[in-house]
Amino acid sequence: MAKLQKSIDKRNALIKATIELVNNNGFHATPMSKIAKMANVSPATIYLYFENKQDLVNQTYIEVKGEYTSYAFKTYHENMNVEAGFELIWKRIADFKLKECENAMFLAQCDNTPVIDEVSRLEGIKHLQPLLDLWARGKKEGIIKPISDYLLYAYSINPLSFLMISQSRGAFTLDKTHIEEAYIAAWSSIKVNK
Amino acid sequence: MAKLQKSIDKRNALIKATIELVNNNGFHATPMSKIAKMANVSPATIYLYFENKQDLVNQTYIEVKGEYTSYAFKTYHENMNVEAGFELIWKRIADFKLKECENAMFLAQCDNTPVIDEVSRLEGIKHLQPLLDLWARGKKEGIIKPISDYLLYAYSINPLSFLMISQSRGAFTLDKTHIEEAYIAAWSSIKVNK
DNA sequence: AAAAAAAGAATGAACGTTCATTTTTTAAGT
DNA sequence: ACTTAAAAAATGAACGTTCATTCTTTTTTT
Repeated sequence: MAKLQKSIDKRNALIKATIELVNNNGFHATPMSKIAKMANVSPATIYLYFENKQDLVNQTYIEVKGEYTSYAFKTYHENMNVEAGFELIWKRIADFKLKECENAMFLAQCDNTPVIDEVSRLEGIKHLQPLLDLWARGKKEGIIKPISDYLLYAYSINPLSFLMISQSRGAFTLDKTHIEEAYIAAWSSIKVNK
Repeated sequence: MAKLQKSIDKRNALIKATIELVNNNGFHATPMSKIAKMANVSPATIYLYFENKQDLVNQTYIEVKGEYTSYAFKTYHENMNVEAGFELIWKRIADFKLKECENAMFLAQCDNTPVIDEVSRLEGIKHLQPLLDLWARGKKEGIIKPISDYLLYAYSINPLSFLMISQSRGAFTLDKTHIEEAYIAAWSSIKVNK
């Protein structure tokens, strides 16, 4: 138990270091030696926990993506009505991107570049199912536009990534008001106009 | 003249190779030797045209960004009304992302990762001014929501990048219908609801 | 004392960049 | 037009460094 516990700590430290360094420098400009140093571990030790560098970043991605989606759907129930459910999920996602900025930035970088295995990417997408189900319900009820989920995602969810990246560059600040305005924009882009 | 012409050809070949290789592998996984090979040039020759690898990618970015914005605003005139002007610019941008997919993918990758100098990035943003001016006019006329340009961009323009990336992964196909639906979503997210 | 975990040093490959040399271009003199 | 020599452009090989990964030894745990 103690052994296992210690191992998990090291693993977590490695994943945390990977996120921070990849965020600041990108995957390929992040040497294993630096990851090891930041995690207070020998480079060789990394290979006790991960197969190689690619495996380290894949596993980090899957882990962070899991945290992201479980945070997003934590307070959602399938019996909520469509509009309320969407608002809830949307605001949880926005919350995550503000509070867990490091994690969210890491995901954004992985989702926009060819650093992640296609397999790991698909693994990460799976967990979005509740949102897709909600949209399906919304379409059936005539509340949400009958268009591709990719379009719905592109207009209602993805913009948050852009805003987060802009914020992290210091270009502008996402405050409460902006979040509210963003939500209205998101909803009005996917709802059916009566 | 002949000399200069030849030089420009080589430079163009290098920039083209950079775009293609960076698209497929990312900046740091693209060795200068491969760029040289693809451009049918010796590695050493690259350094006659560019200071170093960073300079090569910065200049490529600025060049492609220039092509992008000049395409976007080609048919736009400042005396158009706001809604028509926006639709025109939006559709030109969509067009560019479909037809000049390689170029657009390159920009998307640069805009979402820390591979580009901050200076070069700012240089690239400058050219978007006509769109910002149009939005300012739209806000004054009460046609466009009085919210931050970052929000307007995030909801009306940026989603196209996401859709393009999805398409390039083979996840889905952006056809004429999708483009029309996307335009409606874009416009409804930023227009003032009467 | 055996087994597991961790460490640091070592290894070999790959990379960005430069160097010494060759090839091509330019242009002046005949 | 032709020759030729200087200048410019281009090259392939080489250099020094960095990096991912492995090997051998040491430390810790059982």
